[in-house]
Amino acid sequence: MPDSLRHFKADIFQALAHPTRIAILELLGGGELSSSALIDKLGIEQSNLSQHLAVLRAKQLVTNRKVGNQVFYSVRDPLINEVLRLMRVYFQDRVKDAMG
Amino acid sequence: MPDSLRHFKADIFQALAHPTRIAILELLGGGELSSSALIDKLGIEQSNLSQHLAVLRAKQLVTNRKVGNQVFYSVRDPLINEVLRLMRVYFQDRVKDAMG
DNA sequence: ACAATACTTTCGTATTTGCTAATATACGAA
DNA sequence: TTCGTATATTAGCAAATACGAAAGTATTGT
Repeated sequence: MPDSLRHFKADIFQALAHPTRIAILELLGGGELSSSALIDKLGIEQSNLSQHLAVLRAKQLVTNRKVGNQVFYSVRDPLINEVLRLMRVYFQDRVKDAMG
Repeated sequence: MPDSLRHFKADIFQALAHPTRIAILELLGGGELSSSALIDKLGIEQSNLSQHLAVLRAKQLVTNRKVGNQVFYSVRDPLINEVLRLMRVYFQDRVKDAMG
């Protein structure tokens, strides 16, 4: 396994390593949404959302499409949602373990 | 999806978000290894490895077992290796895309 | 042209992370 | 108990991240 690939993976995980960005990707899992729709659902500052979207864009996890003066975001590769789904299963495993 | 769950996921992703820690988990995917074996394979400073292992321990991604004065590490839940495998597929998808 | 709306980027700052070097702890051998 | 090996922790510092506030860029409506 080349180091460059590990760097690539680490960068993706880094992009996923924030509750707000996870929330964004999960919301987009249901279909594309505009920035303003995301703001409404997440209840965070607009510039904050925009910064998180910039991180996701930089790592190519989302694509965006401009319509009028709105920007619609969507998840680029559904595999990312699969990763999030696996993580949910992982969480359930942990909870079960913790309960004995 | 409660915010606490997203925090939990984000913490796990944060732990995965480093090339060295990914390398550790991949190596441990083949079975348990001692710290010194990991140092040999990774070629990094001892204290550096120990710090990365501390991160993985803190997030419960690995378990350790002491034998004499050596410590053997292993991956706690194989689901983590599944996540890494998915990420490899994701990488292949990206490469294909980039090549058109 | 001007104002309003929808975003994005930049700035200042506080917090977190990662590394090396140094120190500490645990264990086995002599 | 003293020595050497294996591992963990701490300290100090540079770099990265995250947030709100402020400034910037498009685009639509009047």
